Amino acid sequence: MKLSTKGRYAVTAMMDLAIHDRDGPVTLSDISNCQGISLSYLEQLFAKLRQSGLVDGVRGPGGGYRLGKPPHLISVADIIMAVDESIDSTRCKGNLDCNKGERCLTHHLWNDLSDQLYGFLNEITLSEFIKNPEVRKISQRQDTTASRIANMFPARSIAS
Amino acid sequence: MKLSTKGRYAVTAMMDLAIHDRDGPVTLSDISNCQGISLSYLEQLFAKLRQSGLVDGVRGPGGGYRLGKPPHLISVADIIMAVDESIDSTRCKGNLDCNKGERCLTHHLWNDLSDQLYGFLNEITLSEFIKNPEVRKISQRQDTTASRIANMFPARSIAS
DNA sequence: CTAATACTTGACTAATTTACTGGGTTTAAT
DNA sequence: ATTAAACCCAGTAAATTAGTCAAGTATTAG
Repeated sequence: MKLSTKGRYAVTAMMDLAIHDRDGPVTLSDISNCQGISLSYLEQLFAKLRQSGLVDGVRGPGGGYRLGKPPHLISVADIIMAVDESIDSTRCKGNLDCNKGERCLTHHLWNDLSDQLYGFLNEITLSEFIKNPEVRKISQRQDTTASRIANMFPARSIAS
Repeated sequence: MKLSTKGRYAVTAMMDLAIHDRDGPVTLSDISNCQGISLSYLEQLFAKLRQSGLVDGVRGPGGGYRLGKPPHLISVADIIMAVDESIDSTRCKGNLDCNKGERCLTHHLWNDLSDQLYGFLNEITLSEFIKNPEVRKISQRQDTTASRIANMFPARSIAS
């Protein structure tokens, strides 16, 4: 999981698409004007979004981009993963001894944390940005942040 | 809120410190060996962590770094903010018209999302990585992910 | 059919950030 | 004194981000 301006551009652009989807395809120049980033850079980003099936390109006059799936199937995590190269999680991959292996547990802790972060962003979909009734539905889920954090730390994991 | 390898290095290093804090100061060369990154780069990161009061340096032989505050007061968000330069959230800051202003709401949506992400990471402190009983305490909080998401979308905000 | 529109592709470059190198100086324990 | 560590700093290599340019291809209004 990585998060940079690149990912932000992609997410806001997808929000834009989601909101204006029913008005027909959205052109990159519209988004370019709004977001204040160059058309060609957007083209690069949308090439990746298209490869991931998150958007469909519509060619010809009056064309542009549309969502590639229903908005409730597109999560913020999906978008970020599509454009941001993922982080190389660990360098010392078992080959270094790290104080008799005791210390490498920090890598696992990080991975758990990273998974939780992914889970958090994966729960938020574009549909949340269009229709409000949806939000209420999510509100009723049992899944709390706290229970997720608790899940990160099974009794065994940390000795000292 | 930005998230890169730099932030990950800092977080894992701080996890290490938190876990070994009672054993006395931890040297950067130990961490360097474990994380597999250069000593001098760690020095750069720790200079920032020190400026933010997250760690204290102990000089001389047998020295190293210790936590600058009790672990329950150091959140993952604190650590990331200390080392990662924050993201410039919006370029088109009110000066561009963006389709009669209608479209700029995506920026606000992003900011809300970003705030939620910060809130999520700010809830997780280093103490979670040391003692497990703490986790249970957090589990009892009322604050759910869902309620936070719901909070992002007040009834007024999205028209179409 | 023609022409305008708009996406597609790729190569190239500038700017920024990330990561590292290597030189030093202080400090304090032994 | 010696040594092991933090601290400081200037430079720089590598990677990523952001942007530019140019030559396409597909689509459709007219």
